[in-house]
Amino acid sequence: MKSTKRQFSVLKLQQVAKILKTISHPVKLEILEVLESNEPLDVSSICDKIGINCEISMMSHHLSKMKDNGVLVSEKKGKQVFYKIADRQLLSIFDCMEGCDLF
Amino acid sequence: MKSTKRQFSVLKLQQVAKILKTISHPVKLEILEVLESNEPLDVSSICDKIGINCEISMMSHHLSKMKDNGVLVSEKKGKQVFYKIADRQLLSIFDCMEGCDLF
DNA sequence: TTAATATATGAATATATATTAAAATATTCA
DNA sequence: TGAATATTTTAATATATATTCATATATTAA
Repeated sequence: MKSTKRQFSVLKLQQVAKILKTISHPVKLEILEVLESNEPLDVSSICDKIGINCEISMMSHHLSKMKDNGVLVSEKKGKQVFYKIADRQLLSIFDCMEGCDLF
Repeated sequence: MKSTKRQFSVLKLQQVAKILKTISHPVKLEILEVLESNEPLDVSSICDKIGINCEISMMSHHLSKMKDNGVLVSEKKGKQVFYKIADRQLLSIFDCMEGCDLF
């Protein structure tokens, strides 16, 4: 039996596209990966754990965008700002990509 | 028991980011959705089935990019070019997005 | 109040992407 | 061969994104 046809509305497709676009960047994916096993985490710590040379300002830009677009949430504690993943269900996208033969 | 930590290499993260970036657009997602239940399909038919006003030239641009980046494959038959999804496992990304509360 | 720390913001630049229109190519058919 | 059709390519433009640097803000501690 064939699975029933998907029917995302145009609005839904726009929303999905926006979320995917928001994370379609190596650093942003790595932020998710780091947070997956360490959240919540402050900006400097995220920067330290990222596997590339990381400027705090660049990290802040990435985090802001991910927060603005609903992928992350943050909470301020003293001088630090702690970020975590808004909906960990999003992480299943990694499983999805692991299963793909596109690489 | 905690699931073991993910460890994508920087290269893998770049590859995943590239695939995600390639489909992070409402029209491109809709192309996948249309092909999911109708592949292989020629360019004009895809254009017809897309829920927006679609210029054939725009569609060709989208399809070329998706093909160049490994998301679609194509086969020429006479005057027409038929496209299909390179790895249908990628479609599970829709399930993943359906399950998210980010919208 | 001042200094130190953590983070955010804004501006400048470079690069990538999307859209449209016009022209080019390839295939089939009369 | 020449017209009709399907698709691609190129160029032009507009818009979005990433990166870096300099500066600003907020919090804490001396």
